Amino acid sequence: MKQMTIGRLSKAAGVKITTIRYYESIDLMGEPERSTSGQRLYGDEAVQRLSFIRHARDLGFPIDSIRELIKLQHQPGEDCAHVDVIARRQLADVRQKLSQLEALEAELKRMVSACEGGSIATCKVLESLGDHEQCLDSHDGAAAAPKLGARL
Amino acid sequence: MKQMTIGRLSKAAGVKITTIRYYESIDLMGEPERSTSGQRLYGDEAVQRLSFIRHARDLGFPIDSIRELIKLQHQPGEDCAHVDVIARRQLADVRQKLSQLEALEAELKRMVSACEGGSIATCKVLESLGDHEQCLDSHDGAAAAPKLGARL
DNA sequence: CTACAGTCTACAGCGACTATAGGGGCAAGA
DNA sequence: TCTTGCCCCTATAGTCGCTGTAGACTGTAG
Repeated sequence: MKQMTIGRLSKAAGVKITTIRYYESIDLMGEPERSTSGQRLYGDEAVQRLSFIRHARDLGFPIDSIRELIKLQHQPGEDCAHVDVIARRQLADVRQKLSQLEALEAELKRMVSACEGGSIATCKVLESLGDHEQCLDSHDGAAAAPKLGARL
Repeated sequence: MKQMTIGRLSKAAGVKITTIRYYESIDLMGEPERSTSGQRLYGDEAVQRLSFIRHARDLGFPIDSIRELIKLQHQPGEDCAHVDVIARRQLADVRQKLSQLEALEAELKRMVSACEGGSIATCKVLESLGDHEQCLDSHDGAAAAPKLGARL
């Protein structure tokens, strides 16, 4: 089995070199072997693992979820219910963000289409932003929805 | 015109005290007057400004855009074309994120509904994640789409 | 007077990287 | 042999938009 350097792994898995090193630093990727001069050397299983991580990240799974998924992968006899929970949690998360973004899209569209190209003084966009009829979420309500804006 | 402390401003505008101080530190809010004991004292115009900022943030405008918008507000004679550009940019941004999230939603839904509750070894979810047919974005393409995940 | 709520500053932490600085290693061409 | 140029190394700081913490001080109600 021939080994590859970090650059080749990076190309093979589609993950930047710096990101691979970052994943190693947070123990998401294990420590690889090293050449005599200290360069990292990876085998093919590293490509698999990194591709898995990348795909999960592309889907918005947070690192901690990916960590859980990898741990579960190594227990093939177990029930996959836990995996399902993680995926459903992620789906729910995505759906919540979707609905928030849809509301944003609607308001922004409304704002932009109201603009008739006059001067700043009569600008409908600035007017809309200044109005504080809080149409999205009542910020002082208990258990407020998490502000769209963290990861993903 | 009576002044208010930071706590009252916070309630009036729906922005946390710490966030107000943060906005001051990044020069998004100007420095307020101070009482003899050093407490910040705000007038009503601070409520307006902060509400404007909050509304724009709720719509996902990055701080730098808000800074631009505020600067423009103070030039009422100017053409509002620049404002329109900023708003449209934000709308485009939101739409791009929407379409990415929709793709994610579809794939996650597919994954989750494929799960038949067997063991980890046959788990469809893990299988999907392991497959690296990169169905979303080709990571090595030039000028890749910004990874859904930064702000907003 | 005593609670207790509100305010102050300064700094560290979040997530998931990205960028920079400053150096070493290694093969091919002049 | 030397140089060019790319790859790799470590360590640290920066990104964005806040949030949390620590420790001290102030203002007010009972």
